[in-house]
This record gives sequence, C-alpha cells and structure tokens, in this order.
Amino acid sequence: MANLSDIIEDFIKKMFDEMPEGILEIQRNEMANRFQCAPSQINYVLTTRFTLERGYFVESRRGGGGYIRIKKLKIREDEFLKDIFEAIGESISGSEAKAIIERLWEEEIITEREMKILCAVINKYNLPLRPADRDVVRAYIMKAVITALLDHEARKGGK
Amino acid sequence: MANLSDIIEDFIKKMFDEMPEGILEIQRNEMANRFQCAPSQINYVLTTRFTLERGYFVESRRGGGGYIRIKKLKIREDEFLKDIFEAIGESISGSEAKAIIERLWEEEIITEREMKILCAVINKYNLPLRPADRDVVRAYIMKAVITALLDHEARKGGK
DNA sequence: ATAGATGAAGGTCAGAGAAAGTCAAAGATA
DNA sequence: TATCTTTGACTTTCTCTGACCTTCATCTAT
Repeated sequence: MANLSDIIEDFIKKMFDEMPEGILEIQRNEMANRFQCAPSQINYVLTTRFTLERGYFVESRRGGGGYIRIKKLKIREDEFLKDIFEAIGESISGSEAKAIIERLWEEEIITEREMKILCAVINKYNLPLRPADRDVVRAYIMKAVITALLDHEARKGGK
Repeated sequence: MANLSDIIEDFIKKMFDEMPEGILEIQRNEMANRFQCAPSQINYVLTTRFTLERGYFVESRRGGGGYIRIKKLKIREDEFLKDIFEAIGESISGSEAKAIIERLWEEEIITEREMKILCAVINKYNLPLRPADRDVVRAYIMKAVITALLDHEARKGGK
C-alpha cells in the first residue's frame, strides 16, 4: 500500500467508525496539510473512492466556514442489486468489478468466501482473453452473478 | 536449464520462505532491473510458472504505487484439488462443469447459493465467446473458483 | 443600511509521472 | 521443426500537482 491516496482513503474510512450517524465532515486544507499533499488530491481521493457506486455521497460548501461532508449511504437490498446490474453495462474493467464485489461484501449481501471466489473469477490472470473481450465477458459474468443473487433472494423471500 | 525465466522463478519462490502468510508483493520494474531483462519477461514468468495449476494466484495494480501480488495457495498438495483439476483439464463443456458444481454441492463443499451463482457463471449464455474459447475460459473459471474456495478454507482453518 | 473589498474556503482540469499490460516478432533450444 | 524464451515498441491505468476559478462570510467605508 505505497500510495498516498490509499492511505487517505483508509484514514477517512476509519473516521466513520467513530461516527455512528454515517455522516462525516472534513476540511480539505486541514486534510491536505495532515498528509502533506496538494489540496486537490483530497478531491481525487473523494472522486475515485467515495463515489455513489461505492456507497458514499459527498457534498460541500465553499467560502469561510466551508466543509466537505461525506455520507455513507444506506441501502435496500433488492433495489441495490438492480442498480448494480444497470451500472455494469456492456463491459467492465477488473478494478471496477472488484469494487462492486467488495461493496457487496461490505453490505453483507455476499459472504467473505463468496467475495474471494468472485474476485478470483474476474481476475485478469484467470481470464485468458484479449483485453476488450475480457471486459465484455467480465460484464456478463457480473450480471449473471447479480441475477443469481436476486433470484436466490426472491425464492427465499417468496417461499 | 539455467535460463533466466527459471532463475527468476526460483528467486521468487525463495522469497516466499520469508513470507509465512504466503503473500508476496513485487514491483515489475524493480524485478526486471535486478535481472537485467525486459519488464515484460516478468509477466512471462508469471503466466508460465505462477499459475493456478501450480498453486499460485496473481493479481496486480497499475499506476503510481502499483504492484504485482502473488499468493501461494495453502492447498497445493491437496489430492482432491488435483483430481478436480484433472477432471477440468484445459477446456470443459457447460454440462461437464455443471456436473462438477452439483457434485461439490452434494458433497457439501459449496452451499446451495454458491452452486446457483457458479452455474449461472459457467452457463454458455453468460460466456459470449466462440465455443472453443468458451470452454477454455470456463476451465480457467472453474479452476479459479475451486482454488479460491479451498484456499479460503485452508487459511481460515489452518492459521 | 449597503456596495464593495477581502480573505478563506472549496472546485476543476490538464498534464506530468509512475507503474503495469499487451503482443508480435525475433532468437534459442531440444 | 516445434516449442520455449526474450525483447521492445506501444498501450492503459492510476496517481499527484499546480495554476487558475468560484463561492461565501465578514468587514469597511459611505
């Protein structure tokens, strides 16, 4: 974990542990100062790691007394799976797919074991195809997984 | 013997002696530099020597702070794994794969839900490729699944 | 009171830099 | 000859920064 962005990401996520409300406020400059980086790197971390797809909502205010507020979103399982299905599209990269799988685990929709299995399946080294084909196949696989999860849930819920 | 790829292979394998967790991170350029070879030769070594069949799992990340992570699987001498790998081979049809997955469920190695997810993943409608490629990709997927599964259990139980 | 000035936030974006990945072709070797 | 190794030119992905822009609260002079 050599890069700063990962460290800042972890730091922010740890802050959430002390915020049972799931709402956090930070100051951009204070953050940049703490990590000795350019203020814009904080935006970079936010836009790459605290996105809607990853379950966060960010808002902010400029000027004196400004802030950046990060909210951890609460989900409804069925809607959530449908949204993910829509978001996958025709083609998906390994890192995007991994983020989705990790999110499914964080939301306790899949077990740790299922997460590991799925990460292995979508891994580049385990899909011996040309990059473009690989991303397409990966999208199909992900959608198949989501569909199976939805189906499994429906059968369980509806008797 | 004594070609560079073999030497790099040995070197990496020795590095595992100091990693009791069986997880190693290397830098591609640093490696290439150490052995005075083209960086892409490191990929060659990884894809020919550190395969699932040989008991390794590889993942990586690009960009600043990038890395290549090699996991030495905990279950390399497992007879059961060897049998299944042999059954899968280089290429496997949908129905053969399905039979193996159902067998795993009957043996209570995987849950019902995992069975459903996996059957969806290996289904031909979810692998949009020419039949020959599809069977090869399916074989990789099956091996990745079995490997991830057994490794997860081995790490959980054995340590 | 109020327009304008000031300073204190945060936002944007393009570009440089840092890795790793791909693939075809050339070179060895058995 | 067939397979395995090695290379290098090109690509893609991810990180980090700095210059410049926008927004907001408050202070100041009228």
